[in-house]
Amino acid sequence: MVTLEDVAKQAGVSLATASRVLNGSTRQVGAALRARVERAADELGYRANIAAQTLARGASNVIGIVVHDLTDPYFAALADGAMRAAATEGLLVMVGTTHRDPEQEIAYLATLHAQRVRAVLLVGSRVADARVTGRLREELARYQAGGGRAACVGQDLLGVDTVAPANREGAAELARSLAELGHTKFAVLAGPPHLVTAADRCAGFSEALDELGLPAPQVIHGPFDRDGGYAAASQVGEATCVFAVNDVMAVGALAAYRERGVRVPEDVSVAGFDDIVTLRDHVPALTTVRLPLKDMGARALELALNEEEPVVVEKVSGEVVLRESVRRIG
Amino acid sequence: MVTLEDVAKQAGVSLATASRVLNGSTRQVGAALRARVERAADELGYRANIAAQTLARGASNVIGIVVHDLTDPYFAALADGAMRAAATEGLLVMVGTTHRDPEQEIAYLATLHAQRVRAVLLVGSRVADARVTGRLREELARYQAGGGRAACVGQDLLGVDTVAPANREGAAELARSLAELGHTKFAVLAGPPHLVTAADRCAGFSEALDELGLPAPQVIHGPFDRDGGYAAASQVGEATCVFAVNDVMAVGALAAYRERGVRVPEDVSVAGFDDIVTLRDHVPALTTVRLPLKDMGARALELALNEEEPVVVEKVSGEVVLRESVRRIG
DNA sequence: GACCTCCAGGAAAGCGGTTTCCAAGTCTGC
DNA sequence: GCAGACTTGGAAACCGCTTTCCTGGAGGTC
Repeated sequence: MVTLEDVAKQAGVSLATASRVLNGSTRQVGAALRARVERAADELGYRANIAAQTLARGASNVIGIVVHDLTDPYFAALADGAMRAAATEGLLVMVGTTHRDPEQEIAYLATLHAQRVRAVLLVGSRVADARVTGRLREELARYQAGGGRAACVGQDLLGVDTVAPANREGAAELARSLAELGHTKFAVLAGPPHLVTAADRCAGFSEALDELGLPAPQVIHGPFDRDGGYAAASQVGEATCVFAVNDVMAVGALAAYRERGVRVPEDVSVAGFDDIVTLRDHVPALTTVRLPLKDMGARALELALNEEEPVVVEKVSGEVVLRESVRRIG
Repeated sequence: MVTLEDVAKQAGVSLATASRVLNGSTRQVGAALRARVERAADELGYRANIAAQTLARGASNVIGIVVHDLTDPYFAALADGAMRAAATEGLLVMVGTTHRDPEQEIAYLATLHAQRVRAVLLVGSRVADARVTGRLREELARYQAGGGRAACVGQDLLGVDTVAPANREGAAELARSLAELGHTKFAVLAGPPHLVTAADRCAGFSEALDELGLPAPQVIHGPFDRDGGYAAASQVGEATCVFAVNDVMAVGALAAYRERGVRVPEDVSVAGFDDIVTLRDHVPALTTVRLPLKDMGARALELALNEEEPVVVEKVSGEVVLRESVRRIG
């Protein structure tokens, strides 16, 4: 590979001058030499070795993002938001997927630390398992001790800057909206019991119902994905309205109903959470709680990069969007 | 940050020994020293500086993937496949998105080159603009000249190992299947005329119709995304069957029809291409040509990493999947 | 017991840049 | 015309790690 030394030699200047011309510096370089260096670099097809730059400068221009699954539009939207923000800052992005394995998350964080990335974004819901979370926190602490910056999208479990969707509040608001349409018998496709995001949404929904004096919903646990929603739907009893704790599960539930000839919303109303863009054209259109996912990703990056001392936890509230998958009854 | 020297000092050994213990080497280190080093590293929370390792070793364990848009499930699936494959090889992944700007693609490739990534995957359709493609090829050549490996998913435009979906053949097969159902009047929502993937699919479809002695389809150009399909649908004339050159466009077309009260498939049949997983629950279920996207991503990585001399172009054939969005007529 | 081979450990030379510190001009103002 | 203030260019130290080469001691052989 072509090195800076090759360029300097060809241009007949010192290493220092070549570096100053090509890789940005506060120092000025005379027009003549500057031109010579630039021409040499171009002729040779020189590309600075970023590993060397990172080493010499002691700072990298890479940030890391860790998500569970890129093919899940929820994470894709969040990652995209963060990546756009990174691009405007001239930062490169390293993406890791954990496929929901907490060990993978820790391993990836360690690797990003080793890469000396400028900042790390931990995206997605975490399980409330103190052992695993503890190890993650530990790894995070090491990283931060070395000057690394970190932020998190999800719950405030890690003691770092966090962009947290208002899951309880959003679910509660949704519950009130649905109750207003006359529903009284609810079921919640609640996802895994130990997943904080899922649990919060379920709790917020139930609490709101309770406050309204309505009976507690039937709570059905299961996986947090499309197939989880599909499977859980078949266990629903008497409910007239089903709340799936995310949109992807809701779509699974809708598929299950369709197969069984249950009409939505005539026979049962269905609502989700997140407002995934890719699902906007779903039939019937899904009632849901809209989260500004891209903004959240971008905001998380901003928080991570910012030098502020106190840890910031930013609540992002969702907006209930009523669409045809629910109907007024009674 | 903790450096290897800190560890060596604390363990009372030389730098060389510490390196051999912690970062893998062919050389043996005595059990006593080994233990001392490991303990020191652990106590200090040492993480090797990968930038330094990359520099010293002259080889990085990072690969780069360049896609157009992560929130497009097509690219997400491809990227996911490649990332899984990378993970099994112990490689880290750097993802860049171009948002369909060819300049961005070139810029990103340059950056990945500068990072000395082991391999680069260029994913997604390219425009057949000789000027832009030329500059991309040039950049690619520089990268390869320095020992970089590259592969491409899409068309064989760049002179590197390529995993190419059989767009013409798949579209032709789809055309024959649809003709068999009795359709004779077709329209193609053809996407941008200069986008090779779109053009190939459109051409394959048209040619097959021609071979069957059927009239040429109405060809409507527009953007390659959901809104492009939505807009193009309203320009369709007499056709009984509409082929959108990708699934996302097809979904846009379905939305347009739904809004206008046109029933699918009763009034018009609609087909897409790709078989996007997220869209499998769409109503009506979309007839399409299935592409094994994840496998293609993984395979591309494999090709990129392999040392084989001759450039490999691997055709991946799609499979027509008939679903309810088309119906038999006549 | 002398000689040779092996092997663990360390010193030091890179890897490809950045940046500090000097030296030598080049401009000012008088 | 000259002291002093800026500029510009280069030499060399340094970033953190790998790896080659060297040294001294252990183990084996005749």
